[in-house]
Amino acid sequence: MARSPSYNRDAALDTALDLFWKKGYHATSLKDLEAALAMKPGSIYAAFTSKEALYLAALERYFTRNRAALQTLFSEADAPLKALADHLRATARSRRPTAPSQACMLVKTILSATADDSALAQAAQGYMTEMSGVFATAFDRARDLGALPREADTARLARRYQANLTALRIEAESGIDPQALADLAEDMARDIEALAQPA
Amino acid sequence: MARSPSYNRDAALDTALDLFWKKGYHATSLKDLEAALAMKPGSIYAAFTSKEALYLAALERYFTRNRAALQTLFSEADAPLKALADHLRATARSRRPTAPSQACMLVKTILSATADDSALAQAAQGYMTEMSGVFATAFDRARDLGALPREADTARLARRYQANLTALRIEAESGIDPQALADLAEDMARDIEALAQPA
DNA sequence: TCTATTTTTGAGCGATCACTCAAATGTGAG
DNA sequence: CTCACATTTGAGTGATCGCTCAAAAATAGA
Repeated sequence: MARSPSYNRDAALDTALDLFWKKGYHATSLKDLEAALAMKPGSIYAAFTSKEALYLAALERYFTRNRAALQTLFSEADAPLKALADHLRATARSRRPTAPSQACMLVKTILSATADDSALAQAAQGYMTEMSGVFATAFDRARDLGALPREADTARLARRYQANLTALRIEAESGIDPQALADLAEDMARDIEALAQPA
Repeated sequence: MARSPSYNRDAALDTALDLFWKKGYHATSLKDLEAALAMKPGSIYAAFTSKEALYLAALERYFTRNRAALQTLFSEADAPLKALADHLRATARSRRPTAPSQACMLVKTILSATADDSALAQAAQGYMTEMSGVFATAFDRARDLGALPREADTARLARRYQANLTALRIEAESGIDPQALADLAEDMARDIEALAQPA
């Protein structure tokens, strides 16, 4: 006894995510979203409350997806350190031209948020901390498997790893020479692998 | 035989730089600039042509100032590697609350530029490359002084250094725990110092 | 002082911003 | 088929966007 929504919420969020990731919060207008989502303003507001709320929903989606992918990648690996190192190499190699941006959307959000959008920055910071936890868990596994010393500070290693990954993706975004990018990733990856102690 | 400008161009550019650095290009409005520069729109346009041109002028100022500071820092150091390492430590320690942002304005520019502002991204990318050259020169000096092997790839070391510095400043911007930030910088700094070979 | 030249002023341009809401439309239960 | 109710529509809100320009004000040489 009522009309059902004609749009697919997940698909709409995916589309909004792509647009926000590519253009950023301030440079993305409602007109842009209307065109991309094929929805009129009234429908967008009925479904997502506000531009800010839509951004937050898209950001959460981005985070959830990335965390799941990395958790799988690291939890299924026999050698966590190798998996961490290879993820850096793969990041440098990918260069997906279809992706909205090479840079991390969380980082883009933090760097472009102003005092008026502090909610966006806070959300992104929280997600960054959670991602750091994922890396820490991978280092924990490496330690439990004997690849790292018992006293290894895995949270600290995780922050270093996250810093490397962040920087790598920024370099990828700024049009660096592919070989230089690969070299950079290789340097970072070797540092991770050099932590390993014989089993 | 003519009226002379009532504003100080350098001071106005400094003010615009602070505002743009803090809020970013898209979130800074002409109204904001009018208030900060204490200039009416007509004067701003007479002096700086457009919002985009003003941003470019401010960005060049940012770059020129930073390059000069780092060139001095590294060229006057007896031990370039130590100077490079200490600069990372100092960056983590500073945390200047008055600064518009902890993050690098060049990086913020690259990450927030859209297809419409590609001129801004291009300029920032060029400046990043030049900064990398400054770091490479410092590594060159270290090599010439015998602190690095003759065959050291100083350009590659410079890119790694720049990546570290970029990531460090982003972490600083995202409100990380000060001790964790210091630890991160220390890890990076130690890696630089570990490159040194006995003289 | 007069005048040529430059700078400053600020109202206001058309466009676009995020957003609203009353009316139109579609739909499933009865 | 009817109708209660959810969804969609899109013209339109006031505010703000980047920017213009004719007029007013200020200055330095004649």
